[in-house]
Amino acid sequence: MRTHLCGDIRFGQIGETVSVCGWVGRRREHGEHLAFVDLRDHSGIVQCVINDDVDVRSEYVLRISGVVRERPEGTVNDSLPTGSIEIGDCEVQVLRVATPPPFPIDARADDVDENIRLQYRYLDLRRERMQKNLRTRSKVNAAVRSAMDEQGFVEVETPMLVPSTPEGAREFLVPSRKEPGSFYALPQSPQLFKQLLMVGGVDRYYQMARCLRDEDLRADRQYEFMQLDMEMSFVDQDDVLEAVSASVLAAAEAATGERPTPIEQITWHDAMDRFGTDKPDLRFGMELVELTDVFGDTEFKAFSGADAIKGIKVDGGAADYGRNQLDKMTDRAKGAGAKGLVWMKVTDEGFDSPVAKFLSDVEVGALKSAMAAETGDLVLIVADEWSTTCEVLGMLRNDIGRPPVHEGPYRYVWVVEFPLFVGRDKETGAPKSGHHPFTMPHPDDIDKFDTDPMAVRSIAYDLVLNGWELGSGSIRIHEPELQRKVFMALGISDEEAERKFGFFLNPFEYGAPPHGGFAFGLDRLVAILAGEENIREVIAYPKTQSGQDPMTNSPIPGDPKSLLELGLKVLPQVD
RNA sequence: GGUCCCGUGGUGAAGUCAGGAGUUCACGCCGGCCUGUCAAGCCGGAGGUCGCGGGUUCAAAUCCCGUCGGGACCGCCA
Repeated sequence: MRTHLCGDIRFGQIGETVSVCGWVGRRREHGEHLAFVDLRDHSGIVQCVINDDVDVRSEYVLRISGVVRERPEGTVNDSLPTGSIEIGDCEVQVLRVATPPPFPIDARADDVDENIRLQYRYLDLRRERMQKNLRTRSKVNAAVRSAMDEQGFVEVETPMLVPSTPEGAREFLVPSRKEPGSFYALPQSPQLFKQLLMVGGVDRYYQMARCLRDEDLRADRQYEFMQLDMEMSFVDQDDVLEAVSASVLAAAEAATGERPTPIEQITWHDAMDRFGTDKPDLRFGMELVELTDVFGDTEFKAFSGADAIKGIKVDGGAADYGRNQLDKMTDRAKGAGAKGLVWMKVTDEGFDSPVAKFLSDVEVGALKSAMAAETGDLVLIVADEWSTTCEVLGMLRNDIGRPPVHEGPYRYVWVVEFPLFVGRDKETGAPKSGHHPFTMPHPDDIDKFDTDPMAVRSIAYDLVLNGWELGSGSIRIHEPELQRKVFMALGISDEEAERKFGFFLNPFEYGAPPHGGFAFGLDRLVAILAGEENIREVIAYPKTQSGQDPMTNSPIPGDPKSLLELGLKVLPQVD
């Protein structure tokens, strides 16, 4: 039907008779005998000069045959790749007339209500931005597959209908018709299947796995999302990081055309200490400064006796933040668990701050020098438990300094040595797993299990890109003794372990190799590489924050006949 | 479950704080003119349940209450 794509025609085709197909973008009519039509396909647009009187309107689908020619002097359009040529002597074939679209099929639709864009997603997808995003995603997928294949990984598909598991994210349930009252779950990840593949001798597994979690949606979260899921046998942490790095960097290069720098590493403790988060955005500084010693003997009640005192400095921020904003910042700090937030504006004399009068001259001097603060800077200080101090300042650091997603370099970082346990169960008081209960404890910390369980590190690691958590993984426990020890610390009895995880752990008895793995979110990676703040922009048919699809109107009420067949009865809504 | 922002012809916005006739701007759409435009230009026209419901008022897009929808965030996401 066509000989060329619209956006591909260049000077080299001058004189050739070509046929192109696409949609009518903008048209400029000058009466019956001259009209310019921008014909658009996924590759771009090309100007067609039409001298006949044909009725051609927005988004009509056309096949145009004509001769490529140089544009007359003075009519070249430098803003188009095809701007120095045009197609003349056009024969126009209308393949399909079209109703005017509800919004312009160009960059102006970026401002259109997202609900409308999703309702007419097929029109939204015609736009250059969405075409680019879909193609970036495709390239990333292809690069990841190829990188995994080159490293000897075997792509294995795991089931979508799986048993419900007690731990982790809320699952989507699928009723069984053959066994009314019984349900499958949709997988929140292929975790157990991939570990059993290791028992099965696959050695190196990967999958572009669709994962489903029935948790509330966010800019970086959808009910269904894609992970590069992988698992390796007979490896240590470095082997896994190397394999994942190769894949991620290949994907990044495929998407951006630039080879990223090698991925750096930071321990979880350092990440918290310096950036106040386990997913630090390394594109900007504003690191947390240790101030505990500065106020070691302070008379100021809010500081004295605090477990950890830290501060961040906003260069030249004194003038940018008024009382109102500082109050809001304080509220946010309190909302995040801090007892309060101390702000200090640096002046020539000292500090302008509600608490300045409580500080001695020595403290003021030491603070200034520790923060390297200069006149006009804003200093924010939190004094609290170490983790609260770090987390609150980390949040403020992001609020204040974090650049938009499309800005700055790509800063990949491995966060390693995550704690094995995070927080405690509200009811039982037992520690909770940071990653999952099958994560290998750090060998140097085994002796702390009884004395200081919360200090036990694990062989678990996250991959972070510009402040987004791309994914996480761990070396798994493959020995029963160690697994029992971890279950004990988690307050899980042998009976409970057998009941909850027996189907998963019993196969290990037949010879589980040492193994470990990783999974990273492809949607997030693609979004960042495409410069999008929101993963919905890199998903062809995403759902809204309330889990609806405005195009198909799903979810829809169950058909009574189907419900009957499945043995289901819908109860009235209870408030 | 919670906090905040948004909802006005097909699209985007202004009007809302401080109530006074569905008012305005841009794009799009329809018709006319136009042989070198490129967000073409000029002339004319059509198009609205101001998300929905209730309340206050002589009078509500505007104030109040509720509700629905969208978005950002917190909780949640082993």
